[in-house]
Amino acid sequence: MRGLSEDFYARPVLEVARELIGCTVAHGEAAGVIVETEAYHDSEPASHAFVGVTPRTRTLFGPPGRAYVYRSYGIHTMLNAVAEPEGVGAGVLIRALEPVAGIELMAARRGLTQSSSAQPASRLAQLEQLCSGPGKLTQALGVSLAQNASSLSSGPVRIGPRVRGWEDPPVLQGTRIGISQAVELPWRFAVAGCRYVSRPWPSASGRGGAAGR
DNA sequence: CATGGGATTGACT
DNA sequence: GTCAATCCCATGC
Repeated sequence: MRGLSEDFYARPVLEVARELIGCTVAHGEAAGVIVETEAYHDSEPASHAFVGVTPRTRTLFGPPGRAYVYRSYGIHTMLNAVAEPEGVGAGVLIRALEPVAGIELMAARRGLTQSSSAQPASRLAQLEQLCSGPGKLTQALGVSLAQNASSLSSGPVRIGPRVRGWEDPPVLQGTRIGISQAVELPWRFAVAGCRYVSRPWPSASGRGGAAGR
């Protein structure tokens, strides 16, 4: 797959976070469409880059279009796309995917058994939860810390443009999840009503279309 | 060099 | 709803 160019990422991080919705992430034969993202920027305290350039945040301040990969809670691996021009510490956390290729491989990596005798409803539920979280999708894709700072245009992990059927997805915007600072910023994006997202939409503006996961 | 805190998940009450 | 797992790294002495 041809990856998005560096120029795509060299823009305001909120723009990049919104436009990454509907794009495809691939690692080897495993791939999925991005359905949920969050933006982080060095100007706000929830961002790792808030503390400035350190060995950890070097990637975030580096060239756009690279992968920023880090370990969270000692267990989970998180995948971000570095955004904004070099010198600005910004990135987009990929939070959920709709699986599209290499599904058996991804299920195996997640420790799930692909039983063909299971009821269709149960198999669908399993598919919806295969990549429904930032730690889950890196496990399913096989992304590791070794991919930190690698190019998302030409490296092992790639992000390609929106394909047919995803030209103009309905995108909702809300507050980010799992942080304790700058919780009020509406820097989370997700496909409206999508069942592959990490958490049901916090329907603050009424009971919108987003049903449970 | 010691310490503390997570951009989470899954198991359990 | 609660809670532990477990490691990287920023910070402070």
